Amino acid sequence: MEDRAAGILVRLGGLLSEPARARMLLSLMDGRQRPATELAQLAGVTPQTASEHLRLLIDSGALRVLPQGRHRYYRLASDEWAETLETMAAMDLPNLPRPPARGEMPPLARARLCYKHLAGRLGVAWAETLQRRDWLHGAGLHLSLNPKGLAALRKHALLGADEDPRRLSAKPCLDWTERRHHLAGPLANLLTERMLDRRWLIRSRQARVLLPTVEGERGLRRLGVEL
Amino acid sequence: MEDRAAGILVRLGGLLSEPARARMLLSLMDGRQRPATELAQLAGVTPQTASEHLRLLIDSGALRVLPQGRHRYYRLASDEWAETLETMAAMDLPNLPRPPARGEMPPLARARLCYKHLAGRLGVAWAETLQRRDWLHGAGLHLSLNPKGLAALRKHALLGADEDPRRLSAKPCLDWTERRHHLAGPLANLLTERMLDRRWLIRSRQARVLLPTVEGERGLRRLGVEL
DNA sequence: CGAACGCTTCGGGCGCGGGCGAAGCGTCCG
DNA sequence: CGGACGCTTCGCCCGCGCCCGAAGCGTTCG
Repeated sequence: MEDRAAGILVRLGGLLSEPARARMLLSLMDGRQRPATELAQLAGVTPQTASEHLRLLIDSGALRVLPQGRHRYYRLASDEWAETLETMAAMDLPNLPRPPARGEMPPLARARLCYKHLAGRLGVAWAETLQRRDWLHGAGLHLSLNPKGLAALRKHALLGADEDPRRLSAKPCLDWTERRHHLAGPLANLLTERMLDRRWLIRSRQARVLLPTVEGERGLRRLGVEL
Repeated sequence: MEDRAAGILVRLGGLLSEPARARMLLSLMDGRQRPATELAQLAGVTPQTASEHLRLLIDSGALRVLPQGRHRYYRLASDEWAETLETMAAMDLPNLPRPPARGEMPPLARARLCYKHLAGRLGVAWAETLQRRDWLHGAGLHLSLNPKGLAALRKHALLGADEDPRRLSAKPCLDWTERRHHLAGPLANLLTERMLDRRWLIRSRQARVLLPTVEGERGLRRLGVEL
């Protein structure tokens, strides 16, 4: 039983202990899919080497692959992987390059995608707004939208009138840069998708990074999100 | 910025990718402290080798050491490490020895310590009871006891009249065996300590494992915990 | 005070795993 | 149909890190 736990830690650790693999996984944390060559370049290794790493990641269940013509597109396998990676990255180990990088906050820390949901300072602020305004049901672990929250989000057109996301669950996910929780799970994914659809947020060219539009800032402020 | 994240993943992964180190860390997940030789034997390596591993774990901030006479006692450095390890162990990787071990549930999965708080099936049931009976304040991420919960736990003598644990925070921690959340944080630590003090639970000889006493089962049932 | 003990440091052996060049395989395009 | 392209497989090299024997250091105890 504990042997099983040790086995998991060893295998999971082995995957991440290689810089090339860690970089590949992180670059896929925006939920996008990328061809093998791009991942190779991004990881700083030749395509042959990358191919080996990718095979290992597939075998371990971390990635899924979608062959399409002469390309093979790789993506993260699940929300679960994204959340575990975020949680691990939130550890603060001694003797690392720079603690928080004082001064101007890098875009990645402002707002980003954690797989399919919102993270970074904005993600944390968003989660705390939902909580503060008492729009969530279920103290603690299995969260969902209560009627009050449902009405509020519909009013601001983040949700359609026909859907009932009280059924969609959310759960806490430790934010890597803020070291506080934001929201993950189907509900968080849906709301993030809506914000992108409505162009409250747009994807930066830089992987994972999200940029709020003027309209988005206005909308979020109206919902009570403080930036 | 993302380099920093990659660095954390690589170093953290490197620590855990070695079976001896993973076993040492897991054996310390009960919050106890153990001398180097015991950890060596437990990890299946000689004392020299263990010493090297322990130095690395100290340097990485995972362990703290307490020299005492000719012994050096090692223990986990923080709650944060325990929670991250539990979260990682909750990943289900393909091709592992046995998925859940069907049939009789091993004691470790029934009730155990996750560092200083209650985990396992009982830990999850306990967390869900507090939630279901609406004894927690703060939907979601930063939890604490509300007046109702405070009164209930005082009535059952899990809390003294003089202390006000509304100030103590709790947060969700992913349970390795149940793959659902139990409660971590100062509040959870305090309540777990009380249960041990009052001999609702006793420590098994086996590391981490907790056993409910007859009195404990009665008390928990009175509080609404379903087993 | 000397021997046993607990633990660490040093030195050297060795295997595993990451690295790339070369080659192989399927796909797309002129 | 042939060549360019995207990717993987094969073969080999090489270095990092795990391992233990031997030795060193501080503590405890008779």
